[in-house]
Amino acid sequence: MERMPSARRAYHHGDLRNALVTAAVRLIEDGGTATFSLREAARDVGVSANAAYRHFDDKSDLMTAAVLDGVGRLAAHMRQATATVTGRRRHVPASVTRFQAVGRAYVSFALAHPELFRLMFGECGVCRLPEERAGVDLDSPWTILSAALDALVDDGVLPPERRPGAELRAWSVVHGFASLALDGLVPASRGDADEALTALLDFTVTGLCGTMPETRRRS
Amino acid sequence: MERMPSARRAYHHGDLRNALVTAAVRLIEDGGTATFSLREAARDVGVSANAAYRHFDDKSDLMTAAVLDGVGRLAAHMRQATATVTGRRRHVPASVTRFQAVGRAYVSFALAHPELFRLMFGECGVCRLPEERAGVDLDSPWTILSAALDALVDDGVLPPERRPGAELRAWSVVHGFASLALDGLVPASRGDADEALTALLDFTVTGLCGTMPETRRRS
DNA sequence: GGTTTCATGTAGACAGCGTGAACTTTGACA
DNA sequence: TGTCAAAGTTCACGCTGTCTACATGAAACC
Repeated sequence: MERMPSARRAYHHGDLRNALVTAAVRLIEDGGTATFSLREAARDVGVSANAAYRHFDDKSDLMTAAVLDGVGRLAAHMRQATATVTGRRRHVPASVTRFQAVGRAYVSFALAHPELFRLMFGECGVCRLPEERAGVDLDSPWTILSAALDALVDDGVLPPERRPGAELRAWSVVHGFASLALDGLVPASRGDADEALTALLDFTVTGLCGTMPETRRRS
Repeated sequence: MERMPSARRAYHHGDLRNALVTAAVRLIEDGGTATFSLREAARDVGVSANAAYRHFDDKSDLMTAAVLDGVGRLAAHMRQATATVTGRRRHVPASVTRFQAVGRAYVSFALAHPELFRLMFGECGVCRLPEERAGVDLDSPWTILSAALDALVDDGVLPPERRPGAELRAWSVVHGFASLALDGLVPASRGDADEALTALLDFTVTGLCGTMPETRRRS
C-alpha cells in the first residue's frame, strides 16, 4: 500500500489511523471521555466500527493514541509560549518571566482542552503509555520545563543545590492548579483566576529559589 | 418504612442506598472507574439492576454518591493525621510540622485509593456535585487545610499578608503531586518518592512563607 | 382487623456498546 | 495475469444503561 487516490475513497481509506485519532481527539474534546465511543469515531470517519481494529488493539489503544497526540499539542503550546514571552515585570529577571510563561502555558492548555487534558493524566492516560515507561513520551514538556529551570540556575536566581528534583515540584504546582481549576475549585471570575495563577507562579519561584529573586542580584 | 428485620432479607433490602454506595466504592477502588457498572453494583448487593433507580437518578448519580463518600473518607484521614502528628524535625516549628502532615495525609490517601481519588477529582467528580456549588462539599478537607494555615500565621511563620489564597496554592501542590504520582511520574522507589514528598512540602512552606522558617524566630 | 396506599422491589425490552470471527475488496508484485 | 496480504465489511455475542409495566409488602386509616 503506497498510492491511494483519496478522491475515490472506496474501501481503502488511505490514512485511517490518523483520521481515527483526529476524530477521537475531537469527540473527546467536545463530549467528554465518558461518552466517547470507538463506534462513533469510526462512524465519523465513515468507516465500519471494526475497521478500527486494523489499526488499534482496542478502544483504550485508540484513546492512548489520542493522549499521545495531546502530549504533542501540549509540548507545542509550551514551546511557543517560551518563544514568545510577552510583557515583563519590573525587578523580575527574564529567566523568571520565561519560566513562569511555561507554567502559564501549561495551565492555559488544560483550560482550553479540559477533557483531553483530563484523559492525558487520568486512566488510559500517560500512566499506560507504551513501553511501560511513562516519562519517556512526556519528554517534550518535561524537557521544556527542564530548560527553563536550567536558565534559572544560569541566571543565578536558582541555587544549584536546589536544582535537583525541581521539575517535579514545579510540575506538581501547575498540574494541581490546572486540575483544581477544571473542577471549578478556583475563583470563578476570569480576572480572579488569573490573579490566583500569578500569585501561584510567584509562590513557585519563591519556593524553588528559597526567596523571591530580584533583578538587582546580590553579586 | 421504619423497621426491617434484615434477617428475612426478602424483597425490601432495608438500606439499599448505602449498600449500593458501599459496593460502588469497593468496585471502583479495585476495578477502576472505566469498568465500573451499575449493574454489577446491584448484582453485588443482590438486587435487580433497576432497583438502583429508586435511589439514584442514573449511573452518574450513584458515582457522585461514591465521590461524596470518598470526600468524607479523605477528610477523616486528614483530620486523623493532624491529630496524631508523629515525629518532629529539629528547628522546625510545630505548626509547620502539623501543616506538612496534612499534605502528607492528602498524598497518602490518593496513593491508597488511586481510583477513588481519580474519580473524586475527575469527570463525575467534585465538579458535578449537587447545588452547582463544588466547593461546598469539600468543606471538610478545605477547613482542615485552612486551620493548619491559620496555625502557621498564629505561630508567626506565615506573614498575614501572604495568608489570602494560601489554601489554593497549598492544595495545588499536593494535589498535583498526588496526581502525578498516580500516573507513575514520580520516582518509583518508595524511599525516593518519600524523599521527593518531603522536599515538596519544604518547598511549599518556603513558597508560602517567603522563606523557610526556623524555630529560633526573628523577634 | 381489613382495606388501601405507596415506596420499594422485579421482569422484560430496547438500543448502543466493545469485540471476535468469517468474508470481501483491492493495490502491489511475481 | 494470478496470487497474496493488508485493509475493509458484515454478522453475531454478551454486556451495558435505562425505559415501561408489574409485584410486593409495611404502614396508615377506617
